[in-house]
Amino acid sequence: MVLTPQRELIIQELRSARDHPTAEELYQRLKARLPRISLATVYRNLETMSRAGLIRKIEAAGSQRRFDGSPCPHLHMRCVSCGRVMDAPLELLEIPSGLPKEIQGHLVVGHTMEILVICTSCNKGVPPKSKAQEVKGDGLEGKQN
Amino acid sequence: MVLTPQRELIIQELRSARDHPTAEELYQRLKARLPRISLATVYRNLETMSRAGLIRKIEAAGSQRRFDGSPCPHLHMRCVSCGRVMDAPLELLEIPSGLPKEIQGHLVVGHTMEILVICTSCNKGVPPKSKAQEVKGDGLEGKQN
DNA sequence: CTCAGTGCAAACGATTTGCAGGGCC
DNA sequence: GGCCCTGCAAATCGTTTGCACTGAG
Repeated sequence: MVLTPQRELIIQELRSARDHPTAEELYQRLKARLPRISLATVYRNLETMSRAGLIRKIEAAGSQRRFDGSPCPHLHMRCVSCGRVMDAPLELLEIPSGLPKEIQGHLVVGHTMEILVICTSCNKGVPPKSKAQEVKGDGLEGKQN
Repeated sequence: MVLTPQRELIIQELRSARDHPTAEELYQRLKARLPRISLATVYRNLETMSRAGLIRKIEAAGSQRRFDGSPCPHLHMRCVSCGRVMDAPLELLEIPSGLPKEIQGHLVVGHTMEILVICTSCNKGVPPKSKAQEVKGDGLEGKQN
């Protein structure tokens, strides 16, 4: 795989991004530095590079895919209110480790997990014990950003 | 909320479906019994009914949304090869229970989790110890069915 | 009469693809 | 010259919406 300027920029931008941008967000940021880059190129390269293991697609709920500059797996927290995705502290990674190798004949190859949160900025002014408790599996549909 | 024939059928079909169909799949099945039903109605009612707590949207990876006739939460297994979604045995539900109430200031409101498998039918003839081990977070993109 | 619910077609947003260059070994 | 990669525009896919219509209260 050739390291084109576009690819270099994409990795750079993705690695240095503290958040986990969508293709579109990434595209917007890249345009500042490479105005003629196209969204299709961003998509194509995100795909290629995640296939190559250079970056990771974040496979999780939400209507827009997000990407992660770090190739090594770690847990994410998603804000159910604004859709932002953040890295979770490493200690939490070990939580679901007791999975059997096989369940009802189906070969277990892994798992996905995501912690749902209301992030600090969405949580502004909300008293510590409020509603928004019964989210979990609903209310996190398509709202990104 | 009115219990229209369409809604009745949707719940019925969903409750009796062993799998967790997408809106489109459900629509195909419903057409057999109610030929003039429209896909929009299916989508609309799935939305309404999941809001009402009668059914559940499965919020998880994959490009197509799936629905679950059971209103009570439980763990799912997704086949990374064919996209099929199955219920996991209940015992597994307790696995990720040790989440703190708050992480780095973000209020924890829940989590999502999904077990990735290669289902029995996709696994036909594959010797027990094969490749397909390093999937996890890739390869489960858009292939449903 | 009103109003919730419907079917249809069109709109939509995210992603993918076809195609005509362009640059590099 | 062949090939990989790009930009652009158009296509596609899942889902949502606008609208006119219907049927029950």
